[in-house]
Parts: sequence; C-alpha cells; structure tokens
Amino acid sequence: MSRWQPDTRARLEEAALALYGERGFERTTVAEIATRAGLTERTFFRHFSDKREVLFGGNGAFNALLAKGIADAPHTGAPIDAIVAAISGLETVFAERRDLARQRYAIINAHPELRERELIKLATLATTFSEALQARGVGELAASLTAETGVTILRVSFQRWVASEDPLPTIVQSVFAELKQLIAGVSSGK
Amino acid sequence: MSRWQPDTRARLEEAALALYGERGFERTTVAEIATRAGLTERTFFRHFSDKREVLFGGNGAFNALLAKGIADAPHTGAPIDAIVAAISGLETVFAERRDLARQRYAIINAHPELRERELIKLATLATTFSEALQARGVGELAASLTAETGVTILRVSFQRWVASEDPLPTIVQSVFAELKQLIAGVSSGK
DNA sequence: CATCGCAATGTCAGTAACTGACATCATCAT
DNA sequence: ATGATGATGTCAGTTACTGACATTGCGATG
Repeated sequence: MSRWQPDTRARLEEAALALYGERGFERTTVAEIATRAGLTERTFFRHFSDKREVLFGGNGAFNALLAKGIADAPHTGAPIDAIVAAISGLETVFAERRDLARQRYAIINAHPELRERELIKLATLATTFSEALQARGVGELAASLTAETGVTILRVSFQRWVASEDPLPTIVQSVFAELKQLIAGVSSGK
Repeated sequence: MSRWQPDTRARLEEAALALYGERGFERTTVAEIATRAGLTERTFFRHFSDKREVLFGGNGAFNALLAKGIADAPHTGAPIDAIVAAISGLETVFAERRDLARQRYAIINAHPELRERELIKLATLATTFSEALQARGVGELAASLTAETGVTILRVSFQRWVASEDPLPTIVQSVFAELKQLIAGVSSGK
C-alpha cells in the first residue's frame, strides 16, 4: 500500500466540481475543496495553477485528441471538413460523459471569471487547429480563418449537445450545414 | 476650490498604464497605483472592479460608439458592410491616440490574465454587433455570424493599425478585401 | 447665515487566493 | 542498511478585494 491515496488530481477535480455545483464557484474556498479530497490547500495549488484551472485540466488531452483527429482525417475535402471530422470523432470519448459535461457547462456559464478562462482555452484551441491544418499543407491565412470557424462550430455544437440527447456527429453535421447555408448567401433578412 | 483633485478616474488610469509599462502588470500593486495617483487603494476599487479593469474602462463608450456607427450606416450593402463602416468610423476618435493604444496593446499582450479580460470584452462586443444588426432587421443567425466575423476584422485591423502609421479605414478595407478573397474560395493550399 | 445632507474619499479590519521555504516520510534503487 | 526521491504537509507572508464606519468640503434649504 502506498503512502498516499492514488488519483490525487482526479479527487481534487471531483471535489471541486461537486462544491462548485452545490455552493457556487465564488462561495467555495480552495481549502474546502482540498479538505473534501483529503488533502491540503497547498497540494491543490501544486496540481492546479489557480482555482479555475481545476475545471479545465483535461484541456491539453482534449486539444491533442482534436489535433490527431485532424491529422488522421482524409485529404479528400476542404480543410474545414477535416475539422468537422475531428470534432465528430470526439463522440467515442464523450458519449458517456454527457452528465459530467452538463455540470461543468452549467458552472462555467454561471461565472464570468470561468467564462474568461474558457474563452482563452478556445483561443488556444484555434491555434491548435490552425497548426494542424498547416501541417497538412494549408496556407497560413486560410488555416487560421478555417480554425476560427472550426472553433465556432465546436462551440455551437457542444452547446446543443449538452442540451439534447442526440449523438455528437449528428449535431455537428447539422450545425455545419446551417453554417454553409448562411455563408452561401441566404441572408435571411426580414 | 474643490475638496479633491478632479479626474480621479483618469488619474488612476494613467498611473496604472505607466506602472504596468514600467514594472509589468504582476509586479505592480494596486496600492502603488493609488499612491501614484494621490489616492488610496480603497478608492481604486471604488472606480474599478478589479486590477485589470483599469485598462478596459473606456470599453462601454467604445461599444456604444460602434453600435451607433452600425445604426447610422447606409442600408445599401450587406450587413457586414455596416460593421466595416462602423469600424472605419473609429478613425476620428482614435487617430490621435495611437501611442496610447500601442502602450495598452503591449501590456495586454504580455499578460495572459489581461488577454483573458480582452477576450471577454470582445465577446460582449460581438453581442453588441449582433444586436445592432438585428435592430436593422437582420435575422438572428446571420446577425451573430456576421457579428463574429466583424469582431475578427476589428481585431486584425486594430493589430495592424498599432503596428503601422496608416489610417484605420485604409487598413480595415484591405483586411476586409483579404477576407472576402479567402471566403470566395482562394483555398491557397499547397 | 446656520445647518443639514450628500458624495467622494479615507481608515481599518478581515477574508481568501496564491507563493516560497522548509519538514516529513514511505518507497525504491543500490 | 542506507540514502536519494517525490509527493505531501506546515507555516509564514504578500496582495487582491470587501464591508463597515469616519471624515469633510460643498451645495441646498430654511
């Protein structure tokens, strides 16, 4: 038996998610999270750089997964198709975590500080997208523009995904279709 | 003679900009800013909700100006043309503040915390754009998509504006032209 | 002219996020 | 057996931010 309980990081994440949900983000202290996980405040800060980051820990793996999805996508269509394929590919990982995602989503949306953090994570995701596209030979300008569009698609799709029970690929396809229509010039003015 | 020196808010902004520039954002305390402005820390927090907000104070007026610009734009072209016109219209206000803008820009870019704040300001600007377009009869989906594109144009244009000496309208026009070309299908792949 | 209320600031005490320095001690390689 | 290691604990300190209350010119009101 080891000296400490395992999965320290995961325990902190669980405790934080639970407390943020029960009392709200601002009214839970880091000390409370740590205690609930059977640890001390200092240890919390050894695993997460700040009180918000505990909600965004999986982000690195998430970005890497999407980057791999883009790299593995067929070279048949336009760059945006590779991104759409990569996003759809998240289904295998996310299907069973929808309830968790819902909790997280609700907490983040309720607190401007957390929305700030989410926005910067999405900004870095955009550069991840852009780099993955450039690695496939897409030019820099087109890559960054496509990347930002891809982030928009992901954001809207994810939003609908947590609010429904439909599988992710279905949602992504419909969001992409809507976007295509809009860009094609259906101005939809009154 | 009044009891206190006038322009408290402006004095705090100046002091903060100077100190952030000299020592960096993290290494200047709010107490130092307040002292340089001849005030106390508590008064700083009566004027700005937190240490970052002092750099974003003019944001409300900025958004309002852009909203008015959209409302006043001619109804001849597409919705995006109204946004482009509104952005170009900023020239009259910003022409003489380019050096100030440069300082601010450098400080914000050097600190992730400040970039977070900027991103959320841009997100609210996007909703401002969207609402202004909807007030002109643009449909909701088209409005929000156009708004986000508008924010992208503003961001890129502003970035080039601080790095050059050209007038804003010229830059906005060329950025818009590039974007049009990209969307029109110049895929620029290898 | 007296005074009364207000508005902007000051003062002070307190909470909580975050950091640096050092201590502890099971585990593991040697 | 021993000594290095790595994850954690302990503790003191800084600083962002808040709430409660005190101060005092100024302007309105009588």
